[in-house]
Amino acid sequence: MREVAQQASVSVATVSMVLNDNPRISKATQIKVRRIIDKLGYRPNRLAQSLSSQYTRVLAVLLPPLRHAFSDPYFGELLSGICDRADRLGHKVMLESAKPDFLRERKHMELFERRFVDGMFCLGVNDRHHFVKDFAAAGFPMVCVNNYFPDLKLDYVVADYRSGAEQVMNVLLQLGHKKIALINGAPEAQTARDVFEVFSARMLDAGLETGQGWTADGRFTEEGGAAATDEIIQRHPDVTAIFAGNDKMALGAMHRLVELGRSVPGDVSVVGFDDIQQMAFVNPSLTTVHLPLYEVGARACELLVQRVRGKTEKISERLATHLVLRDSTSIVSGRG
Amino acid sequence: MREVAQQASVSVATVSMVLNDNPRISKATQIKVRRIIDKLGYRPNRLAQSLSSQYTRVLAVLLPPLRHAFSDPYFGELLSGICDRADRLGHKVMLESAKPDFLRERKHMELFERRFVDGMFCLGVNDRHHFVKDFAAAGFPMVCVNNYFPDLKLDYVVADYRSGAEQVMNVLLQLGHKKIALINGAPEAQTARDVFEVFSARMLDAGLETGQGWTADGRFTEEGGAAATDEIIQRHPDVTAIFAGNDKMALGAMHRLVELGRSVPGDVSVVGFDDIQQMAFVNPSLTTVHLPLYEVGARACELLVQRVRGKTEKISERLATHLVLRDSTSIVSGRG
DNA sequence: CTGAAAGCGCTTACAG
DNA sequence: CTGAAAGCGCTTACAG
Repeated sequence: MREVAQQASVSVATVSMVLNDNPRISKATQIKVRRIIDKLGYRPNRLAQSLSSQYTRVLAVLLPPLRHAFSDPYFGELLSGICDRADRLGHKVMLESAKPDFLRERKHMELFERRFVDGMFCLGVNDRHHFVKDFAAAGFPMVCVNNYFPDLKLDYVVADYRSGAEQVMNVLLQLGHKKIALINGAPEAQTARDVFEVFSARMLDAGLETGQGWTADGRFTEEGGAAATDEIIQRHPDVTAIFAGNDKMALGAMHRLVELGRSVPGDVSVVGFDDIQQMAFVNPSLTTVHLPLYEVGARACELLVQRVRGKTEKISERLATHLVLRDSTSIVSGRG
Repeated sequence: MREVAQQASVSVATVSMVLNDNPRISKATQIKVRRIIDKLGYRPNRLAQSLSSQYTRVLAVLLPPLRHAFSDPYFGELLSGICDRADRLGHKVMLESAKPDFLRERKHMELFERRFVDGMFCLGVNDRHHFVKDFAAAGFPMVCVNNYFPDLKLDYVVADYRSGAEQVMNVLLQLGHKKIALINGAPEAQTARDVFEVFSARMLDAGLETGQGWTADGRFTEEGGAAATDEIIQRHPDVTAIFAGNDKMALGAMHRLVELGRSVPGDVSVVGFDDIQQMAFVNPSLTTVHLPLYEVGARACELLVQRVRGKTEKISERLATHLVLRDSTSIVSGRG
């Protein structure tokens, strides 16, 4: 920078202002200085910039410490939306995993205190993650991505799970199903509770049997979905439809059903939730609820950047979902 | 830091040395200063640290600009290994996408020049990505993850594709298959060429028909795998086994085969490559080659950190692979 | 419209 | 074993 200033016969302050498009600089010196910058191939040191300006222009993404979190298309789509938008807004994205040690050592706070980042996204958090309150308390910008806490004043962007669940129930009931089971994800997630509530309300409305044995926890994994299917089939061998809280559990359910000699959708219809890309290519292709995960991530990024820039009102948004009808659902079979 | 120094009645230089475990500091002052640090909850500003020390302790991961790169389990596993190891080695990980604009504006170089990062991982690069040479030329630490360039002096860590392909050919030939087709990924990737070469050599050895029509490019995607399957079936309706260069193409192939009324593995056996987690849960579960992607990522991270710390020899490693036999392969059927 | 100077919060020779 | 001082490379009031 000193060299640029020297060659352009201006001060370093002027070079800095040119770099930051400060309107106080005249057109002429703008051009003169820029020419020297290009000639010398000068690149401002962003450590020095951040140290002076108090902005790092870096955002952290906190992922849950699951074995396959990084290779989970669900998180991947959210991440993809976040990264694309961050790039467009001139921000970098840093990855963090919320391991027990990480939280115990308060590293999520250190990220701010030590000036690694300006803001943070929390993915896959739920009621058990008490650390989310720390951000609000310390006043650090944070937005929850695709989950929310009705009782806390936190920024969030979510897909509309309730409406998605309504659509699933609509189609299953229209297809004539009366023996419907729910494989739900972790009940500590508000969105999972939303799905459960809609399911229960609609079953009650329709005068159908529900309660014990008609719901099983699938822990959001393929293995969990398979195990939950075992439970359900044991309690209710006459089940004709299974509604899974995410696509991975739906995949596990379909796999187990076939192993148990039941055809999908011939004997049992299966519906998922998320619409991760591969589900169009499994056999049979999966009927599911499309969540605009990429958009949720992108929107969350916009809100976080606003927060970082000083916006103070609480921000929250709920994005629309829609059903994708494929081959894993059909009209209820004769024996159903 | 000044306040810590004041309260501990030492200089800021001493506080700095305590923080960096400088052996020149006596045990007594170590303890005294640490106590004050804890008491005040002091956290060093890492921007200032990096500005002075010339180390950012940040590594960048460059992903290919594919629509679903972030939600692709293949990249996810690599990323997972990288992040876990980076964390253990005290480094942060930053995400970048190699979009055309990104490269045109030489942002991959800017990341170093502007001191965003100390080193970089390149994932999903191939012969068409001429930018990889820039790192070597500029002397910036970079390691290629799970691909390599025999003609360039670049650091890399890869899975052993040749050995994996050998194992696939062994099992298919042992099962009696004689009409075997290959759906290969992009031929601009050296690893894809490795697979192709092993396939061709083994077919030749076995005196089996190969060449035109027995190989199709599946572009590493589900859609590509489905399209390649169409081509193959059209040219060779009597095919009894399809070897796909990755699991996504294998999934696309299985899906299309079923649509075409062929049973897997009854009529056609299918083998994948990668062993991404979901493939154990599709119907039928997929026989595939397990690549130690997590370990490849982790190892690449270790090598990159060594490079950053000044190691100068060229570093490269090849990690073992093994076949995972599941339900998508069987002994050749009567008509085969 | 531009410059000189202080400051951001550290680390690192150099003295002692 | 410890301190005073220079330096890392920027930005930002403050003068003019």
